[in-house]
Amino acid sequence: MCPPAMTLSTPVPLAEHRACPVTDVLNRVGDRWSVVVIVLLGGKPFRFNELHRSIEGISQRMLTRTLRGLEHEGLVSREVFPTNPPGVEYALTALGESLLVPLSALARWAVEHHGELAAKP
Amino acid sequence: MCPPAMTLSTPVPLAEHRACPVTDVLNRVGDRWSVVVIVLLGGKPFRFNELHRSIEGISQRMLTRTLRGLEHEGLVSREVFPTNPPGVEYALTALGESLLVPLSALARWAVEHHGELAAKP
DNA sequence: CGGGATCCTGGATGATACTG
DNA sequence: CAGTATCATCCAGGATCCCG
Repeated sequence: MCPPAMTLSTPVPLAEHRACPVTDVLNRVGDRWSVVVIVLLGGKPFRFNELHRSIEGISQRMLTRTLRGLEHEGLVSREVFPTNPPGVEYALTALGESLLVPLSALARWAVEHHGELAAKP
Repeated sequence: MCPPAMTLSTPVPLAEHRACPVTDVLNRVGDRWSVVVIVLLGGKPFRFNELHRSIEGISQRMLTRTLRGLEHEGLVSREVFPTNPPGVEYALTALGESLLVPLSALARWAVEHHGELAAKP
């Protein structure tokens, strides 16, 4: 691989696999929570605690860190409303929305072939 | 989410996000080496050390573990040739090949939008 | 050649408590 | 409400040595 066609038949030097866009994207989004957050925000904007309640098992800390990461990468936007009490709304950026597409392809595969993967103990 | 359409607008109960196929697939393949191995094997079958040489930075241990994992999940096949010295050939299964497709979609996104992501220090 | 076994470390994550 | 700070934990992953 990698660019432009990781599809097949490329002998692959791989001198710097870390520089590979695919690996790069996976390193950013392949963590435990990012995809879940992106998918949720794909539906509608969320407030912080609203997200916190929607994602079972995530800690406040990790939600913060995940959002900060996605925000820093330009996938998620953060808007503060100086109301009382203050509210913060998170949403996908255009870039984030575009990522939703290939993610959906993967999701489709996951749903379709889920049963074919060996069961996990 | 998750099934069948994680695309958008789903309120998402998420009671068991671990059980979500998408999260599940990501947990299996979202590690540091699996995708690289899958993509390489997508081109042609590989011998162990051939893979080891092709993937810069991977340790023998992790290559072994990654292959074992993928094999156990049914994505990769392992065939031993009782030659001298013995040879072992790894290849994608049909399931593995099918995963290559959505992976390519993600790859395409990665290549296209790679520059738009905030640079990493 | 193709691994297995062991030891060890850093980074990712969780739990808990506190705050503007 | 939306975080920050701190401490504790866990495990992926690397290094190394050994073996059939």
